[in-house]
Amino acid sequence: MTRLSSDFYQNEDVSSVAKQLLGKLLFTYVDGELTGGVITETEAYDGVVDKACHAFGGRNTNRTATMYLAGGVTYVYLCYGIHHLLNVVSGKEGNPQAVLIRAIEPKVGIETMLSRRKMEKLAPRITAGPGALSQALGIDKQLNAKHLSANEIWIEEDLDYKVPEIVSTTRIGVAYAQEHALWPFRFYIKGNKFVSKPNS
DNA sequence: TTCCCGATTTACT
DNA sequence: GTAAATCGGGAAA
Repeated sequence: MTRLSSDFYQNEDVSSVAKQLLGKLLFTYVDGELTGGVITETEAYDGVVDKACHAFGGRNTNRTATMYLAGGVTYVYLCYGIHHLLNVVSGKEGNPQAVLIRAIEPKVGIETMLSRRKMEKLAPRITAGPGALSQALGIDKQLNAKHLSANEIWIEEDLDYKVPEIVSTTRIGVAYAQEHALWPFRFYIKGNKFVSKPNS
């Protein structure tokens, strides 16, 4: 298995990184359970110039400091007081870009994911959506600012990798970002069932 | 310290 | 389709 190199993450074209992450394998090893799957949906957050990004305008606080690290670490934060959202920090140190992982297609540890999601049967909603995905993989703030080469969370090249057909569209839940909400920074694998909102 | 609100999900009407 | 859940970050005072 080949984990992605630090060079991959330090590309400063964040939408390119977001697209290239589609089809890669994301794994976590939490509470002694290995879980993982194929990344099917991502969104790019383009640092200080992006109104939808937490670091817009150079905002640098306890929470957002993680995004200023060199690419290749996680940025996990709590949203709506309930859901943990997983991002992959990208770009060079000091440039707060990140890619939100919005959905995966489960491959490994499906029983564990079903149990964590309190589901009996596999269905797309198990990991289609950033909050759902984090719950299935056991991701919470404990996994913030972890290197993606760590033994708790990492991303690999897929052995059966095929270049996916990619759909680009607007991001979800960022209406407050005004005109930047129109940027085509959301990407997903066309036709995949494990995508949070195929139409939009 | 106060107040407002969110990169969502789920359960209802 | 609409609303509730739920808490910590960020801005203002």
